[in-house]
Amino acid sequence: MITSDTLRGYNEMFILFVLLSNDSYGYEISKEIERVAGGGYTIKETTLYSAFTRLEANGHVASYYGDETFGKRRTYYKITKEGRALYQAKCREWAQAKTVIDRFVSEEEKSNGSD
Amino acid sequence: MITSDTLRGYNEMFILFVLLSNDSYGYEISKEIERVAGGGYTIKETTLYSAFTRLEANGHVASYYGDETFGKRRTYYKITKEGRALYQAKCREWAQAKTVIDRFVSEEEKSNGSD
DNA sequence: TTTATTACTACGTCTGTTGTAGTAATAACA
DNA sequence: TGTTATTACTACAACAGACGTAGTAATAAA
Repeated sequence: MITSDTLRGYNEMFILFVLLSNDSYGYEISKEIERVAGGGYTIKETTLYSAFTRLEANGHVASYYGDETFGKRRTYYKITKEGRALYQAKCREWAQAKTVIDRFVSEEEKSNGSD
Repeated sequence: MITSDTLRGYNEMFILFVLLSNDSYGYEISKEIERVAGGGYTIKETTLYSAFTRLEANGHVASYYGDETFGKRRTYYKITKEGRALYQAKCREWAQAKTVIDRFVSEEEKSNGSD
């Protein structure tokens, strides 16, 4: 299982990716991230909510209340135009990072194909 | 240019990769990282030295003094057996992380091929 | 003895992640 | 009416790797 530190900075991209399809809330987003990751990664609750706070403070997502009738009301998040731009920027940064890091994988490790 | 935060945790892998070929010291290692990265990344001096401290404390590298005759003596680093194991582990973790993160790149972004 | 050069070293700050714990709102139950 | 269960957050402090600013150590040349 991959640690979050490996993926530091990518949790925001994960959340934004989920919100590209439709508005969603905490629990649902975390389950969707788990599904998309293929079970290879689970975002921690606190990591998730602190990311929401940050994303909203920076205008990358907007929130509104749902009208649930059981338990506390859910906070739904919607991706903004700025959020879409951030997502795209993160994707491009990722493509570059991948290229760079790949250069530091030795030929021997490449042939041991752990992919 | 990629930021270090994107690559957080991978500086150690970069250093270990350089040391796989031969023992080396601060300045030389940083230049080699820059070369391997294809100019796409430069490790900061403080990041480099704090990584050395950590790697040595954890037994992943061993150090010895060079016998320079100009300026302060260089500290050379040599990768240990444990360091090689860490390098391999990092490479495998990387392969997994790559797979996971790639799943969060939308089809649209993939076709905009920024690779 | 001063200056230049190389090679570190100290120290404090920042940011995303995370553990532990607690709160808010509603429903079901006794 | 009071307690418990459930869902959904929220507060707060700690950690670790990165990194900026500045300073020190050792040597040679002027």
